[in-house]
Amino acid sequence: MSSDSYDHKRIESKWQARWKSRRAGEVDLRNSRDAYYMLVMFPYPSGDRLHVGHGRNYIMGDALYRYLRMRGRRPLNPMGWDSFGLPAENAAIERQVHPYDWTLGNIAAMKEQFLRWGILYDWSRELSSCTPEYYRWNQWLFVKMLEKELAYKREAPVNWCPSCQTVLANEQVVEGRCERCRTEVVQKTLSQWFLRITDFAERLLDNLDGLDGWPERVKVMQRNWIGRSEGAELDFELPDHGETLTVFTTRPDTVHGATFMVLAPEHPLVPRLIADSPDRSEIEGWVEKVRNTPRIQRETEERDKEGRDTGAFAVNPATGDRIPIWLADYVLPDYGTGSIMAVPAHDGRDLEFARQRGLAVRLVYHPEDEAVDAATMTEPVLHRGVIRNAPPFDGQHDGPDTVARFIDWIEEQGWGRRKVTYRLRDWLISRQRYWGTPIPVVYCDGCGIVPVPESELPVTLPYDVEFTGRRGNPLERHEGFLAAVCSKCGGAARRETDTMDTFVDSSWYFLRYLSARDDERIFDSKLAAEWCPVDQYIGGIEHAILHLLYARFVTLVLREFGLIEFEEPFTNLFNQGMITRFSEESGRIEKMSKSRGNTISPDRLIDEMGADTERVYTLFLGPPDEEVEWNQEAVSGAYRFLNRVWRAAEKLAEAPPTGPADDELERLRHVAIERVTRDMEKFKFNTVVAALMELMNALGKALEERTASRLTCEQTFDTLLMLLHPFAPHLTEELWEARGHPENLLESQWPSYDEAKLQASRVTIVVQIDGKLRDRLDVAVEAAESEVVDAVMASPKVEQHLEGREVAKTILVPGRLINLVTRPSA
RNA sequence: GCGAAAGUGGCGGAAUGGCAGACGCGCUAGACUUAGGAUCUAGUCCCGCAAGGGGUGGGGGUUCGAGUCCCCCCUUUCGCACCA
Repeated sequence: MSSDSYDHKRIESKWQARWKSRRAGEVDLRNSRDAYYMLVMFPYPSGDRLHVGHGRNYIMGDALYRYLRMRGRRPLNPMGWDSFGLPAENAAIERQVHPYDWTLGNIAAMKEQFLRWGILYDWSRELSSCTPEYYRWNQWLFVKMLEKELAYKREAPVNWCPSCQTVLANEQVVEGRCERCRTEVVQKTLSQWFLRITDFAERLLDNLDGLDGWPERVKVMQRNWIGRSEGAELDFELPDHGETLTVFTTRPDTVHGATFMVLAPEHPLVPRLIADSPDRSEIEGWVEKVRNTPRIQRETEERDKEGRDTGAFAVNPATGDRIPIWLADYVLPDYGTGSIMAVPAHDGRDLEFARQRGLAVRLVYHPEDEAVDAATMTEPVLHRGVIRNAPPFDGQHDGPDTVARFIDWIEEQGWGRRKVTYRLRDWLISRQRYWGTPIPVVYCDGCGIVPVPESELPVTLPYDVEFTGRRGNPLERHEGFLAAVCSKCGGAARRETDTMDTFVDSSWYFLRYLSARDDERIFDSKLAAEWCPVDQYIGGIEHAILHLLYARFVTLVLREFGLIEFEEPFTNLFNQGMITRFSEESGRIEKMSKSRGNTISPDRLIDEMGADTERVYTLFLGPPDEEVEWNQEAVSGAYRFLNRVWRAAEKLAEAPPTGPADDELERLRHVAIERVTRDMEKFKFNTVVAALMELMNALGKALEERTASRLTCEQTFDTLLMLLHPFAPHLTEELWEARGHPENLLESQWPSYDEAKLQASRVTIVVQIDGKLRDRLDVAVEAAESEVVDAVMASPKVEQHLEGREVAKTILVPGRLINLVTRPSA
């Protein structure tokens, strides 16, 4: 860049060194007056080179932080590292680097990056989830939950690579094959640990209504995920087996149309039902195949419904008919009861299956306007119709009311009961991997599963393990780790080798920041009461469901434990949009990422134009909550703006203007304060930058033309520096200091504006005739209505357009416009 | 299929129901320069010489007045998706 540009390198390193040495972001939590807890989602130190797209939420967070400080708050803005995770273990396997060392190196690099961006955090409470000081409290939490039966162990399927002999995460399964060795992945059943989030389904759902500070779309996604369905459980007798088959349905009012039953192949009753079937071995083979199909494949692929006839029968309680029992893979084992009554006439999936197998179709609802024949229909009747063939309800119409009365009636008949079902499933936290929090239990031959007592926590992860990428979890081959003592009987025991899902780490970290160095307890309840819930959380939309739901769940659990009193962890949530860029590889606009080769390195950008330029441009390039495209050429606009600010300072010092007091510049100063303050509160950073550019343009003009007074220009410039500080902290601090102010900008008071000064003394009134713009008039702001009307009537343009017409009505919006509504002259 | 959000210049995008296109990029012309990828000035929605007319995905409506509110349609993006 040109030597005419300001020396951003010198300025930025100077201020970064000062902030570091003065630990500028630290907060004394004991003084909680005006407590404001803001939180930017802690990052996973992945080892990828950071690019400008990563900076967006941290830069936004820092702008907000600096703004809040200048508004007189003492915001807490901590940062830490979500440092357990799969990439570390992959790096260990591929590059023979220990995950711990690899992670530590990445953290150091990222921390350096935050410094270079000029971002202030309270590093005195930095935490890293892969340290025993942190994960010991994951273990503590787990043991507590085990005590309260909120944690339990059961069989559950996992993705299994037969060649690597290891469990795969969903993201390691690519097109049904192992990401590393391309072997076809199968489903395998292992005994695994779960947390009972389903106990809280209703609270998690109901509380969403009170989260006014959350984006609607996140709440919608969580509602869908929890998936509440109201309906009934119905009992179907199996007379030949002396059993009762219970199904869940949201449409119990269609029970008369249930012409067959379908069970998930995994349903526990299946072996008994097929025991006498001539096709028994074939069916067993098929069930086994379905069982081994990875769940992702079964759920995501568009495929024909596969099924088998068990040869067994159930009795429809409403009709008394014997109806066949089928197995099909479109019925899922872990939703509802894992079995359904099939009503092909009123359900698309059931109809499709019935048509393929030639099963009976029986209509309950008949559309009034069109004749539908059960024997030939190809589309289910889903809309409202008249009920027939359902005796006490004959002639009625469908609707929530009818369904509710139908359920009452069903209960009277003793066929079933009202029931609410959730789609949400318990949280599977077991991971058959090394790099995570060890689950603190031991297996004792005599005592069974025994939790590790609190006094023996943490169960630390051994450092000396071998990474081969084959044959499962390295912890299983570490004798020193495996050998344990049962705390109940004192006998030899074997330690659990599963580690926890990393979402456990992030589900409560916001509480740990408050007590980051406390080795007596998970966190201090008193501090939590004063600082929580988090006032403002900033993070990407990718966490809309899992992380944010788990954090809400754990908050409810901690409340049950009596450690906190609030139910919801995050009062306000802001989702920043991603930064995208055109990718040469795909020819499309995509999220920035290393693999797509469309990244921009912040290092080079900072070298060339400075961190302040990157910050200003990042916040200027579009609405903060929307996805925006990085335009490398447009960055120079931000750079030019900052250079203009620099030159304005030079001009002000070297050749101050000597004009008269300039009311208009003073007015624009107040307008800028008002606009910037209002938009900061709404996170509209892009329009804040625009407002600052406008103020700079006005000031630049005054300085150039030497029209304003020195005092007005200096006041305007100081205001500009204050308003710009959250965006360009280095440059503004430097110029503020050069202007001779003793306090740093960061410690200064945000400027206030005078309502009375926002109004110009003369305003342009827009003159409309019948809603169309015809003229503009310059009038004094305090002009009376009659004066304005007189002035309008005197306008030649108005006269011209009023020819042959007369004014029927006049609408005057003071200070803005006048609209003359006309009609033909009499 | 269900649910949600959004469609504005060459581009990113502004606009408490009140001058559409702020601000920035790009572009055009000029000034200063040995030079310009620096800086400054002016211009830049479309048609038209002008007066004027048209214009915020399409169609309707409410209103003195609609990018903004309501209804229908189209398109795009996102989320969920065999959830009984």
